Amino acid sequence: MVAYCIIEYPVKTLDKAFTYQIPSHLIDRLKVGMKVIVPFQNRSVHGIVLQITDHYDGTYELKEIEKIEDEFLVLNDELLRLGKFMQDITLCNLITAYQTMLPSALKVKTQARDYNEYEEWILLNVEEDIALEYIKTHKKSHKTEILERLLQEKEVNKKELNASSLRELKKLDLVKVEKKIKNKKEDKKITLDNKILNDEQKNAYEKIKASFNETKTFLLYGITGSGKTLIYQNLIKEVIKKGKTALLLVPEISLTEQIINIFYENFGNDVAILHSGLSNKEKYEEYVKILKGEVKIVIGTRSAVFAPLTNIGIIIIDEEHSDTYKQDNNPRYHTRDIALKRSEYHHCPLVLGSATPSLESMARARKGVYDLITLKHRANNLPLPEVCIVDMKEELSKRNFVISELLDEKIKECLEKKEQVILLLNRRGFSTFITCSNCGFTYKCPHCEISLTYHKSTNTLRCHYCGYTKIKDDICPSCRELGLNYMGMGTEKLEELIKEKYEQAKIIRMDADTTSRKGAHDKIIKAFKNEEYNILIGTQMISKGLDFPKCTLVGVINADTSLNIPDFRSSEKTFSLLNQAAGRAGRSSAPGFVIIETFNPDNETIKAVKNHDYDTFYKEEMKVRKILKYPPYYYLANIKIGSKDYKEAKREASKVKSYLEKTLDSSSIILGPSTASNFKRNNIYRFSITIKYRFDPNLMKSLKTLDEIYGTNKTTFLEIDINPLRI
DNA sequence: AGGGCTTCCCGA
DNA sequence: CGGGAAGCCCTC
Repeated sequence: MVAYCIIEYPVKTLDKAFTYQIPSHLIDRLKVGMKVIVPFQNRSVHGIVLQITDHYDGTYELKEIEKIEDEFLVLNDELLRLGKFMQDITLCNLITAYQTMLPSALKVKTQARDYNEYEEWILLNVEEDIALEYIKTHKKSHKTEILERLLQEKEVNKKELNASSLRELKKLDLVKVEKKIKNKKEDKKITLDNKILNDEQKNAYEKIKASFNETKTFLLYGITGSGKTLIYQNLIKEVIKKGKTALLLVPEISLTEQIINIFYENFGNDVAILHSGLSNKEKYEEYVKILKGEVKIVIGTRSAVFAPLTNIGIIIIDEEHSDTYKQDNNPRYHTRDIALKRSEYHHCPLVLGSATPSLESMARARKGVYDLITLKHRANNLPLPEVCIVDMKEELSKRNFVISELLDEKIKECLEKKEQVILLLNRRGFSTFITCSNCGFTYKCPHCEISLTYHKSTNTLRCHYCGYTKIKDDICPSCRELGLNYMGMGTEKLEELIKEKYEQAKIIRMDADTTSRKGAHDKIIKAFKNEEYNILIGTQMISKGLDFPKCTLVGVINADTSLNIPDFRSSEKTFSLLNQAAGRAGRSSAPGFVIIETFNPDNETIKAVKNHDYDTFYKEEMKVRKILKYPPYYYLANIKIGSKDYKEAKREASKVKSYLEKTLDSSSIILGPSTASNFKRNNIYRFSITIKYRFDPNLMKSLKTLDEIYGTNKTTFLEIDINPLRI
């Protein structure tokens, strides 16, 4: 018997099956999909068995498989095929696909940090009768009470017990301490009090339920607060009742604690959680639990889409528009594509939920590819917050550069009423674009309609899509003033300013800098929820899924920052960001108020946010996408070519372009090569070529060839991103 | 990937 | 001619 194995090195030249002899003592145990250790040249490497056959007629002198590395981790037939599928659609190495699907990568080189919080539990250290004896022979005290509790409950959290008595009991060796991972179920919040579905929710639920045994994709489009989670919950309950399993995907685990708690509470030990914050060991344990069929529900982030559930009855992707669903390094897969494939395999529905669906999904829904289900009302019947747009051009003349008159007034009002304020300033700022500080003008590429990026060294403005270049003007072409400036105002600066302006207010900031430590997220959110602070300042990370009942005012500072990011999706991102941020205000009894400060008060996207009008936004944005041939009208593929040598990079990029011109269908459009958005990083010059296509039978073949050619090139690298989120 | 093997280049 | 660096090539 021989086994075809793929080995651990993610290199193009090695990304194929190698044949090994199966030693007789392994013949019964070895299965396809298992992790094994095989000799390779003069060392031992990890591998995965792809196929087992009983004859070998090749010419190689076969070596024997050394051993089975793991009896549990077996990729089943579905997952083996899924890996090949991923290889086909992303052009990654097959081994890379399998490595991302398995919990601990094949190489166990890096040990992940342990992010768990631990707590101490007290257990009896002696037989029960000895403890009883002690209670009988001693008069009633804290100590005997502790022992009695332990006899009943077996283990008790240390926090609940008297510390000094405990110390004495420990000295007597009657009890012992055990460290345990802090159980997340403990700090759960109250679940939704209204568990009955309203008419809209019920309608959605029934529609999806009717397709339980079909491969069908639903777009569940429901405004913020329409209660999508409750629908998920009921659907999953039903699926489990039928003896099947469920997969629920969420954008970021840290911000979705509410969902997790709800599911823990309802389904307890049937739930497994998978996300990157787990240690390798934990991930492995959760994975094995799923493999063994010990859990019925898996909740997790992007990579959880590969959870080894069998007999899946429903797959749900919550906040389907979130860009965290696309992996931005190899393999560059989109969770949606993988989920769809799995729903086909399991003949089960796929539910995409969002308040601001991606244009791709909405377009498919409108075309009838997906089933569209709309939720128009908030579950608690609260009105949507009032949104007010402030024209910052006018404010500038009043010398208000950051905080407008209206926002100032409202903040003060809020502070007086002891209500909370969220200020959103989305500035992560690596894209340096030029704005006129006088009139708000920004440069756009005449061909691509995206913001031009400023290159200081050459004093030019460039489009990193098509390569269009122009020299920066001295005066603003719109208002003829000397106002052209690189606009820079980050959350840190804003915090300073707010602290000065509202001395009595307690202020906390949440952005990439203040949350780099694990758990910092949670801490800030909890502190704000507990009303330890009055004002929360943050980047986009404060807009998602958080629920602060006491927050009645949301202010968006310089809404243009995200609008001007040089990306064809900037409008879509802005709409979803602002819409979500607006949804943070007035979530409980008090009505919410939202102020958006902008230099472009007439911008259609911003107006649509004001009116809570996704449909108009969708219509307008689709027009733009159609004219400029962007998704969903065209698909995109992006190629990055890089080298330490500028000339070589440039030369190779042109070569790639002419190869594409020769091989691609004439209907495809090839843009570039242009300098990539991060043109020079780590001393590597990067060029970018973008392909817009609708249907091109040659595309994948051409890209694959390019990938193979450059796979062996040591000085020039080439990366392919199919359906990129950003280019 | 990475180790062995060939080739290349320079000093003696 | 020798030794060390650089490139090449192969891996079941």
